[in-house]
Order: sequence, then structure tokens, then C-alpha cells
Amino acid sequence: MLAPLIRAMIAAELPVLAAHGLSMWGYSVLVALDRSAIRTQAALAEAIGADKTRIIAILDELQQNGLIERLADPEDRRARLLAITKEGRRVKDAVQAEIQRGEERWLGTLSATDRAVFLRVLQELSGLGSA
Amino acid sequence: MLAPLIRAMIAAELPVLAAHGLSMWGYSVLVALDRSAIRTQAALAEAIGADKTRIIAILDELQQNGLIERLADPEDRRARLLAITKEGRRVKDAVQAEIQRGEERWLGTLSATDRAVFLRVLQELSGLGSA
DNA sequence: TATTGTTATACTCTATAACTATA
DNA sequence: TATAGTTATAGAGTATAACAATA
Repeated sequence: MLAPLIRAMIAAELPVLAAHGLSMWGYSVLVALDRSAIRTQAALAEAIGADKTRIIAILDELQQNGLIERLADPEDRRARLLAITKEGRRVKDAVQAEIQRGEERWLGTLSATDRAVFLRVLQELSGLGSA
Repeated sequence: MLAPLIRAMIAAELPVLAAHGLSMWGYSVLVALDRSAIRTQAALAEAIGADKTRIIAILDELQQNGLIERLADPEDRRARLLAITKEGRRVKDAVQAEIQRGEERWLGTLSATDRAVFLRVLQELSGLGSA
């Protein structure tokens, strides 16, 4: 039942991401690093549900575009300290705002109470999923 | 926000489908054909959001397993009349019931009103997506 | 020897284009 | 010539395994 809805949402979001030069995974990384810096790439990969080999190219590109920092940890030079840059946060905020405006296309059709319940339930269920 | 939830749901459903020898697309086909028979493969593909080349292998397998019928239309021998078989319906019902039991793991945590609102909103939004 | 990040490889999924048969 | 279905091919996305650097 969710499938058509999800397809429609992804179809609406991809052009927004593309306009800012971001992939879906790149955006996920920025959102994760905006919450807090992360000490290893493997931890980041797990946080966004990717695997560690998959995020490398994504991090390469984000770093090259100046959206993230990736420093060798002086205490364990195998690890890479990952953090979002000011520019990265700017791009993330812009994209996030635009996506949320797009979501109004859907949520705007709901009554205030329906909307509140729906978003709350969604959040509860997401918590269960990862637990 | 939906991503982790969706991943968890798919992860829960795949083993059920596999246990019955079905792929996700195969299941989609059975659900679509259970609603009504369809006169061309292209129409079926569109109905489930696939493309016509992608469903061919799926139909081959479903037919081989006796879950669907695929007859050349006597009035236009280019077209294939598609229908679910009794066995196909049995498998589909079994899988559907099992998946719904699995969904209780999530929905069961909600209050009755939350649950009703959530499912209704989901259905409304899905309608918007395809419209 | 174990771990972090990386590269190389193979595998799956999907889309595009060419082909066959009917019309 | 146009359409339904099929096959062949190529591309993207993903996972697995081997590798280099560091501990």
C-alpha cells in the first residue's frame, strides 16, 4: 500500500536534491552529520543504513564540494573524524526546507488533527523499526 | 524519516515472500490480478509501477508455478489475457495474511483511534500520489 | 593479529533499444 | 505502419572479498 506513495515522494524529492548537486545518500550523510560529528566512517554508514564501502564515493564527493570535513584522527590515524562544514549545513538546510515545502503538497490536504496524529504515529513507528 | 521504517518493513516481509517462493514483484502481480484479470502485459506493468520488459521473467515464473494463466487473446493474438489461478489466489491469500500478522507487530502498539486515523490518512495520501 | 578505510570484483535490478509476430 | 510481447545489451546500485595502513 505504501509503494505508490513512496514512489511519488521520491520522484518529487529527487529533482530538489539534483538541483543542489546532492544524491539521496549524500543528503542522508549531511542530515546525520548535522545531528553530530561522527568518529568513523563505519559508524556513519551504519547510522544511515548503508554499508561502509558504499559511502566512500559519497564522502569523496561531499568533501570535494566542501560540504564535509574528513580528518585523520590524531589519536588513531586509521579513523577519520567526520563533520559537516558551514557550507554543508547551509546546503542541507536549504534542501530540507525545500523538501518540507514539497511535503505540504501532501500534508496540506489533511485536517489539522489528522496531520498531527499521522506525523506522531509515523515517528513512533520509525522508532520501533530501528529498535 | 520514512526510510528506516520502510527498510524494517521490507526486511520483515521478504522472508515471508521467500518462504512461499515469491518475489516482491511476483506478489504485486498476484495482488493486481486478484482484483481483476487484465488483458495485456503492458497494462499490468503500468498497474504495478513496473515496466513491460521487467515483468516478463516474473510472469514466466508465476505461470510455470501455476499461479497465473497467460492465454493468447483469440481476438488479437498479439495480446495475452492474464488471470490468477485458484492456486495463485491461495498462495496470495496465505502470504497476505502472514504479512498482515507481521504488521500487527507495528500497528498493535497504537491506540485504536491512532491506528484508524493513520491507516485512513495513508490511504488518502496513496490516492494523491497516483493522481 | 585485529581494525579502518579503500579498491576490485561480481551480482542484481532496471532501463533502452533491437527483434518477432501479429494486426 | 503500428502494436504486444520478447530478447539483448548496457548502466546503475549494491554486496563480497581482497588489500593497505595503522594499531
